[in-house]
Amino acid sequence: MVSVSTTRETPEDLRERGMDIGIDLLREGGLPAVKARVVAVRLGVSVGTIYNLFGQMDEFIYHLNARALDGLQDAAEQALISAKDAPPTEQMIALARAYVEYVSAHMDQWAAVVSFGQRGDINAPDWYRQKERALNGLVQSVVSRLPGMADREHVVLVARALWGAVHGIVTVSMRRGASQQTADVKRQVEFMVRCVAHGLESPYEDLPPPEPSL
Amino acid sequence: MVSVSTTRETPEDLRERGMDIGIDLLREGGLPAVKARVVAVRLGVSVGTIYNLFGQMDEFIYHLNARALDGLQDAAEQALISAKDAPPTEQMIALARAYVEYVSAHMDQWAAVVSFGQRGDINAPDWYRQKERALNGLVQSVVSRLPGMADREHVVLVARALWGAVHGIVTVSMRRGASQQTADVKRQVEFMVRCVAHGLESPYEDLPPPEPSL
DNA sequence: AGATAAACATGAACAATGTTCAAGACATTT
DNA sequence: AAATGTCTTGAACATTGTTCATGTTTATCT
Repeated sequence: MVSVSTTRETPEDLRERGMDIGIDLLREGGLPAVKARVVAVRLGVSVGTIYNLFGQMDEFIYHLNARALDGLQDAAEQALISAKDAPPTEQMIALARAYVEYVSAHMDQWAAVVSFGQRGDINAPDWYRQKERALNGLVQSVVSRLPGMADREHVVLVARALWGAVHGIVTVSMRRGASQQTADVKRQVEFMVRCVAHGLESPYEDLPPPEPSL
Repeated sequence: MVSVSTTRETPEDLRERGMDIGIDLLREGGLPAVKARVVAVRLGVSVGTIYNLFGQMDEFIYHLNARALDGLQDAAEQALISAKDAPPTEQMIALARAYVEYVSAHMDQWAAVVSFGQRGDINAPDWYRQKERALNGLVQSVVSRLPGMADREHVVLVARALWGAVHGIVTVSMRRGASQQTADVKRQVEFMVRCVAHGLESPYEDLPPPEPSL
């Protein structure tokens, strides 16, 4: 070819640009738009190279999703730093708010994260699970400061419930497409978190906190 | 051929058996296992016939998912009938419990419902949306009896939040595969619902119920 | 009964997509 | 310059959704 002695782009740079392209594709058409050949063309490279760079397509997607997880992790940590002197409940709310804001601002990416997490056919690689656990840990660290958190089991269960609830509210509202609904969602999430926090700090006789069954 | 004058199976029966097969496939390998050719073979019929019977494959999946929605609707209605004399909060909890039980007992089918609902690329047919709305309506009818439900807007928002939260807790816990966790999940869900119900009936100054933003 | 029409079934063929791999191009070292 | 290892290429394969011209069955009419 021509190739005027311009040193070939390093695989690392290719990977980086490839992932940028992947994110673009997610934005343009969601998960089904992320195709090996399309990424190859946009990257100015052949199909095979995509597989050299990323292995299976699944792995490529996991790399894209990892970016979303990283972004959320950053946003969450920032929120916690800003709220580090607030009472635990407010920290929890700051965390939830960060979640809603981040997801609203990156809906397409988050939809991919959720969709792929849902697929039972392929299991996530360990380095990816690790990132999920990091997020989970962040939630647990806040939950552990809430009132009435006796042992670690409680923390795990309450963290899972809160995370699930926030996640669910956001997911359900996301299917309505509207992005200016963010305010509504934030209000719903905040309300729910406050309710649960309040329920934890004043355990009525008819309101037993969830205990592990075994 | 042989075909000893045994009248050909009617399309309706074929459709019915086809859907049974589809559900089997969901159980065996989730959504990716539901393939036109596999259904055709098991149905003792050619590929083309599948398309005669069900149109696009998407539609076939929606029919399968509709069965799950119908089942959940039935279970929910049953639960509400059994709890029709209980206070609203208990009705809400009965509803949530029915959700958890049904989903736990039909995880593979429910995973398909969730996955497909998540896909933004194809939108559900109207008759399917209708079923979703029916379920939503059931939730709203219970929520509307909770304390502090001023106008319809409130009901819609609170219903969405509660449904989302329950859905989220179940979804997040479902990825852990374990089915004997059902007890834990039920406890978490019940706790959350009680917290929210309690938060609604005693609105503190720092606990404003979610109001529509516009 | 025989002819005609409507409904249905068939399966070969097409298109899109993930994936592989033998052959070649490039860079670096000797 | 030769050798060697690394990366790229693109043709080819496998799978799967989808279509459609053709044949077969069933129902209807005369």
